[in-house]
Amino acid sequence: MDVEEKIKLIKEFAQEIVTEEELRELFKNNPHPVAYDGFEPSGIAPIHFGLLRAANLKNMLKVGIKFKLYLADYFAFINNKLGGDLENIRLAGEYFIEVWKACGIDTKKVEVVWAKDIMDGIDYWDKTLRIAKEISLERNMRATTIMGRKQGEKLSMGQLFYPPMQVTDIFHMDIDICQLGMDQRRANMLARDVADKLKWKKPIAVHHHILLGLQGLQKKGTDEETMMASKMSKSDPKSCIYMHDTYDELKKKINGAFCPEGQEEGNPLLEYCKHIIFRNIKAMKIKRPEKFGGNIEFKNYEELREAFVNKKLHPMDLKVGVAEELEKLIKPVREHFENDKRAKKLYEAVKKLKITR
RNA sequence: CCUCCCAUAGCUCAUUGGUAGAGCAGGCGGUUGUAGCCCGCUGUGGCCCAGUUCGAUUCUGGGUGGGGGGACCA
Repeated sequence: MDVEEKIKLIKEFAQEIVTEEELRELFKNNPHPVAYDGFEPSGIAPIHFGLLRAANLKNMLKVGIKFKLYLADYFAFINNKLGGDLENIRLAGEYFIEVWKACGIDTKKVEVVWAKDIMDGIDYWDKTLRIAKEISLERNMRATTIMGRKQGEKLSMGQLFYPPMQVTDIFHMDIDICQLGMDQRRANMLARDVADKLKWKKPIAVHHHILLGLQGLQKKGTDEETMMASKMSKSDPKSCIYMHDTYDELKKKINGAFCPEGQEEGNPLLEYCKHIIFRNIKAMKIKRPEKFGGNIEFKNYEELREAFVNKKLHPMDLKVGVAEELEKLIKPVREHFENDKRAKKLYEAVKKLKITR
C-alpha cells in the first residue's frame, strides 16, 4: 500500500493530524509504526468504545500500524474511578477486553497492555520525573481536563501526576502515533513539547472525533468546554447508547435524540451515520411510509447528508433508520454478553460496581 | 496532634426552634410527522449519634466526611 493511500485511510477517521507531514514521513520510513489509545477501566461500554474503536482499528491495521490498547488501571485509581479500588478497576478492564473481542477486535493482532505492567520499574518513574521537570504547574493544571475533570474542580496531589504519567506512557511504550480522542489532545501536545525539550522521539498525534451525546451540542464558553459538555459519556446514561442496550431501549433513546430537520451541525444522529454506521455497512436502507415517499436507500454518508439537509429525509425517518442499523451492530455484542457464560459473569459484576466520578 | 469552616433535592444554593423552598437537571402532558424551543403539570431531601426543649433541619456536644490554617519533625 502506498503512503498516500495510508494517509487517506487515517484521514477517514481523524479529525486532526499533528502533523500530516510527519505522518507521511513516518509511513515512508517505517512500515509498522506503533500507535496506542488508553482507557480508564470503569463503567459500561458505549457504542463509541466498541463500534467506533473497532472501525478505526480496522483502518489502522490495514495500513500496517501496530496498535496497543492500553488499560490505564492506575490512572483510574488516581482519578478515583470505581471508588479507587484497583481490584474493581481490574475487573472493569477484563470486561473491556471482552467487549473488544465481541466487537471483532483480534487481540492477537492488537496488543492489550495494562498500565500496572509497564509501570513496574524505576525506568518508568525516572521518565515521569524528567517529564514533570519540564512541565510548569500552570500547564499541568490546564492539562488535567484529560481526566474528564472540569477546570477549577478540586484535585488531589495524585491527580496532578496524571498528565506527566500519561506523557510517560507515550515514551515508555515507544509510541510513534498517539491515536486518542480529541479530548486527550492536551496530553499529546504536552508530549510533543516535552519531546523537543528532552530531545526524545516526537510522537505524532492523530485525534479522532468525540461523538456527540444524544442531547446534541451543548454550547459553552470555549470549544473544549463545549466538546466536554456535549460528548457521549458512559457516566451519563441519557447521553449514551451502550453496547448492551436492547432494541426497545435503543429505539426509545434514538427517538428522544436532538435532531432538527435539515440541520447537520450538532446533529448527533448524522454523526452516528457518518462515524459508525457507514464505517460498518455498505448501504443504509430506511423504511419509510408510502405517504412520505416510501423506502429509500443511501449508498454512502454524503448521499444521506444531502437528502437530510435538503429536507428530503425527515428526522423521524432518519431515526427509524439509525435505530435499525445500530441494532444490527449492537445485537451480536449484546447477545454475546447474554449467552457466553464468562462474558455474562463479567458484565454482571461490572454492572454492580458503584461508578464514582 | 491542635484549630477554624462546611454538611439541606441529581447539581448549585436559600430559609426556619413548630417536620422546608428556588434555579438548573429529571419525569409526565400539550404543540410540531422526531427531538429541541415554547406552554402546563410533577417527584424525591435535612450525614450519623446523643443532649437541651412541649417540639430540633435549625441550639449544644460527639462522630463521620470534605475544605482551610497551624504545631511537631527543623
